[in-house]
Amino acid sequence: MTKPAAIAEDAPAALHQRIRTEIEAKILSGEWGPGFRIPFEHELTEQYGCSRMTVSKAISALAEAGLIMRKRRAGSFVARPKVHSAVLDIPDLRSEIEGRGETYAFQLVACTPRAPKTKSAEETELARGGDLLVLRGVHFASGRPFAIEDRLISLLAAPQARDVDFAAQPPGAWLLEHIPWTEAENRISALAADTETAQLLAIAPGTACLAVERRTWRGGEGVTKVRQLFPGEAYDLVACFGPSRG
Amino acid sequence: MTKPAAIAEDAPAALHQRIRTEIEAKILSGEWGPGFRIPFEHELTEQYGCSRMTVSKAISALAEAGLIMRKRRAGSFVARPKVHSAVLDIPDLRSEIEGRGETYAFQLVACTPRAPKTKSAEETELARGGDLLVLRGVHFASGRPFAIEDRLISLLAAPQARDVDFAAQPPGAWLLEHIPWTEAENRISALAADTETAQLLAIAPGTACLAVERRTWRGGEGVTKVRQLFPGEAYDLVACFGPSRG
DNA sequence: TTCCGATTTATGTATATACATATGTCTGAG
DNA sequence: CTCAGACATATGTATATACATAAATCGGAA
Repeated sequence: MTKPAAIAEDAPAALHQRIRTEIEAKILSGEWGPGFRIPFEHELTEQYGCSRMTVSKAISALAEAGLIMRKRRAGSFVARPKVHSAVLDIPDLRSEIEGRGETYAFQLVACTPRAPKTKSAEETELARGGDLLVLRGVHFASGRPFAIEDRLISLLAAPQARDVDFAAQPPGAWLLEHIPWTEAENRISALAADTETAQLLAIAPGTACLAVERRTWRGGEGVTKVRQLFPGEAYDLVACFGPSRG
Repeated sequence: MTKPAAIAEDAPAALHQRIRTEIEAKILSGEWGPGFRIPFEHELTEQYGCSRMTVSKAISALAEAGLIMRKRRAGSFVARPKVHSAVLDIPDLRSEIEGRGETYAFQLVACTPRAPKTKSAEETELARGGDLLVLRGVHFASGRPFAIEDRLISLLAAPQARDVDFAAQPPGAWLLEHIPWTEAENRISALAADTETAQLLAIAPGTACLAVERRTWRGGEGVTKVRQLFPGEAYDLVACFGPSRG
């Protein structure tokens, strides 16, 4: 009873922070896609009834966070998601491999849409009532199998995926291009290759493999879940951390 | 010839950015250690001969980046390195394990100072003319071996380490407390356990293990290199990424 | 002594203002 | 038509100012 409760539910007290949050929400929800020119400072100034310094502070913060690109005279634009701004990216395997001077190839093993298995909480959560696209493929580096990829794509989040030829373009690259993620979780573990895996990767059964399981979201809604298996000695994941920005 | 060359070598044009950089340098070099109270805004205002808004902008940026904690009335302080602010941390294993409700123990296997092997470029680079402290230990969760740790510590970067009892306090935790890192590189791979490893971890030889190799620096100078081996199925590394801050 | 409240002080937010700078756009000369 | 240069405009930086807010500190009452 000391004070009236906050007017809005979760409104940050500071105006510049509220502005920042609202713009961020528009970007993360996809409403303002990559390349979209966000309103000019003077427009936001009018909209929020505040000074330019305040909206500038909000937008500048988003720019530092990498969500927005600012250009004098032109305006401020939603940034195209730069994969490399994310730490530990495994960008897509193509550029990874070609960066080493090897040739890259992807072979699609299976690709079928289906309903999520009701038993799998993970699948039903990802599908959110829609269907899933279930994929399996093998990545090759200079002709040698390099990784197995098993992937689920939410057709609710990415309906266009149904009509894409993933034999021509690996799903990871396509997704990055069309449904960039905003949140991701990587889970890394080691396990021994079973017979089927070993056969696809052309290694001995029981060989130690690195398993990378990654789930991504866009504005809180699940987009895809992928599990990549690398023959142990063939691959190192490297992640570097440093202060603020380079 | 259009204009006189920039006065300073790499001075950012903007004053607030120069201030930010200079403070950042003091922190990263260790000159201003964790907990140090940086000068008040009005002092910096005087020092740089600029307005409070300008120094405030610089300090606020560092605060957002997590390098600094600000407290009203008290001042601004160099933040204690929050392990969890770093992505993919493997914080220290103790808190990791105790967080799961298991009991933690560390057993020191070996701990000797010695000169770097001249053959190993990695060791000589880390030592930078000084000696290295070479450690091996095993981490236990609820009495079961959980990870092997092989570590090198630069005694030039951490001379106090020579006199620490690492049987009482695992080196990772001690280092975090006393010589926090500012840059880090993680290298993750999978490999099969050899006989010695298998024995220490109480697993079958050939079991798939997760190997995490991490090197850390403080203001560009090498501090430590550690390699941790986890029995494959027993451990998952998890890393989450999202926009700006949570 | 202990505890509560007033005071002091550093940061937090916001405004109005000014000028600098980069860059689209438009215009006119050739 | 092409290109150079003038112009308009959105962002970038910085100042001076004002008031809000949290918290350390000091002073006095119990």
